[in-house]
Amino acid sequence: MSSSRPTIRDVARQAGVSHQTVSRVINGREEVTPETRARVEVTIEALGFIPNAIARSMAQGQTHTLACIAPNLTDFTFASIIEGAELEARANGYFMLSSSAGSADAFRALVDELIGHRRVDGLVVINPYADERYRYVPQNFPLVFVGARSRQESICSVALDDEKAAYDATIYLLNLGHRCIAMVTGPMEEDCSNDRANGYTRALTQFGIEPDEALMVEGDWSATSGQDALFFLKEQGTLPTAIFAQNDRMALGVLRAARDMNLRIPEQLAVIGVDDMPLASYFDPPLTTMKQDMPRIGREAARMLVSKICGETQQSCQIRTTAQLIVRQSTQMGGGT
Amino acid sequence: MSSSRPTIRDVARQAGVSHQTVSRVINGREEVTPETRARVEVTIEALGFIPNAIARSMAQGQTHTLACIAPNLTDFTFASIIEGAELEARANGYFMLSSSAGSADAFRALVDELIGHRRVDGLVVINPYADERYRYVPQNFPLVFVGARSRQESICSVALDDEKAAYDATIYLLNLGHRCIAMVTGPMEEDCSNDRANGYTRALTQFGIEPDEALMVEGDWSATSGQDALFFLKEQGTLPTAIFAQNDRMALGVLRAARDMNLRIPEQLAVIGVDDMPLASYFDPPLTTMKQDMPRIGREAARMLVSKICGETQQSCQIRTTAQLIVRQSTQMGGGT
DNA sequence: ATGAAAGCGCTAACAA
DNA sequence: TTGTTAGCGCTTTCAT
Repeated sequence: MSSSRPTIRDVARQAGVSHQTVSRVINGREEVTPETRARVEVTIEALGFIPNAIARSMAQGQTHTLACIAPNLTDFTFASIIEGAELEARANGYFMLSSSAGSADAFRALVDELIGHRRVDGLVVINPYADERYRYVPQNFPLVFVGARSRQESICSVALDDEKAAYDATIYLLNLGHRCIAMVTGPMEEDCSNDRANGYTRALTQFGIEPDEALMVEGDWSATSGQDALFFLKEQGTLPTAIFAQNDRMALGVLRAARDMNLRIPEQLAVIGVDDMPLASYFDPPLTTMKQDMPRIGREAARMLVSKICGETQQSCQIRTTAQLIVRQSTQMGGGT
Repeated sequence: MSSSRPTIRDVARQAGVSHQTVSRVINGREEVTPETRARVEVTIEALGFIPNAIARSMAQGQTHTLACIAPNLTDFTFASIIEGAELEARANGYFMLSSSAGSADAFRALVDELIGHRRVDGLVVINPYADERYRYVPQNFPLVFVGARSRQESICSVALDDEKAAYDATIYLLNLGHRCIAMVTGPMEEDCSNDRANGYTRALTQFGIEPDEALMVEGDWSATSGQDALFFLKEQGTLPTAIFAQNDRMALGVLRAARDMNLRIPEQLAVIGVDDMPLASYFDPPLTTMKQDMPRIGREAARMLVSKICGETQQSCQIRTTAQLIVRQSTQMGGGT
């Protein structure tokens, strides 16, 4: 059939060698005479032969594909991690299937499909503790958690050092002279929120300040919840001089609420967030924040996963990245833009 | 080998039928006796058999996988489209490989890899005219362009009706009483920017206003370029009473510049954007915009691609979606939030 | 309705 | 170094 694409055997016939030799050539094996190799390569070129990845997967029992599952694909933190992971995967010869699973059930169905049918060699799970999804994680399968430190020793993970990021943010506010610092947290069932709360508390304590429950308000990561938090503090009569919001979106909500109550920022209220989301420098005023390196987290995760698949990696390892303070005008008049 | 996973033959042996019958059962063929089917199903359940997708792909010559390539995965417009496409693909029995290609060269390499090695059955290209990448698109292969109408009749596409969105935005400003309306465009080498410029011009003309070159400033979609545009208009001495920014990021830059020059919005300057990006309602003031339904665009693209693969679709079709006006306070004092 | 035989395109294991 | 023989796990074709 000259109509369909040439196979390894077509090349072999044309080059006057066995198909196995062709296989050796396309796999870059050393045990092929330079002359033979050259002849085969010329034929490959002439016929326009390109190996079929599926057939290769079939024979090797490896798909050279990874999957990355996140609660959604649009949140920029997830998207940045995915982009980093995808590039790293590709650099290592793997493709990446990125899927969103909005619920634990969707997650479970997806994992069953992916792993059960052997479509992928490894799995990256972003925000495994977003809900009960971590319970449905495959056993004895190459796996890496991202965005939350793993609660199980045996599962690899890559995540921000939340405690330290919060500690650094709070110390920064303390050094600025603030002594009444409130915090807007994420949902307290997430470890991440707790870790950040702990960092905040540790910093205060270190400065001899008793952490005050009245200054800690639970949010849900949304801008609206940040807005609500500041109104709540005001009504409660505990307006602080500074606020540590556990993410930038909530910090943005705080900025909005402050505007609504005519509080001048940073003079009357200093605000710091976490993430350094896109356009944070375009908020009014530009937002001081603890920047996370999401693409790097994604890259580390992909690299770790690949090395697990190749059997190079030890049982387990937990990577923690550090956030970097970006000073802008929401905390200091002369701050950067 | 009882250690590895059961195959179709293991099930066949156990159920006392041929492996072909098992194949028929798992493919839901009708030509199997209810009793036989039941027996096979019980065995499948008992053995925990799950068909291997790779082997199936191998035999059928179909991967049941699509690819989606965008300039990056983090821009929320791309991410939203991808999310929509991915969900729709999955609902149709396909998985989706999402990849970023930052340049035309990277794009070409990626396409060669994906199509050459037969890893996917179809391709979605987001923003094909971002650079020269559209030149490297595969021929005779299921393909859909997204985010820009196709310049070639033969290639399917799904995109916003840019001309109409811009027309509607401008008419809205005109109806508000504005007569001096500036526009910040995207890069003029993109069709999308041109289409939007045409819509703007058509609206003005309809109101008997001569479009003025001095009121049209070319940007690059970034907030910074929007900021620069307003400063440019001011220096040029052509400050308008309203601005139509071709996307929300540039509109945000305009808001920032207006703040810097102490222009009150919307009283002294009304601003409208396109997209309705996340948190647009949290800008200062909340941004009026022409909302695009990205997830829907993604879904339509995936659906179209699947039907092309299945051979159900005619030669070519171009879908155009419409934007929806979202009124907020950047154009009207009493506007929504 | 069911089964037997023959691949899909490649790699792995062994032989020469 | 090269070739031969078997699969990988499934579908397809053709008998029965």
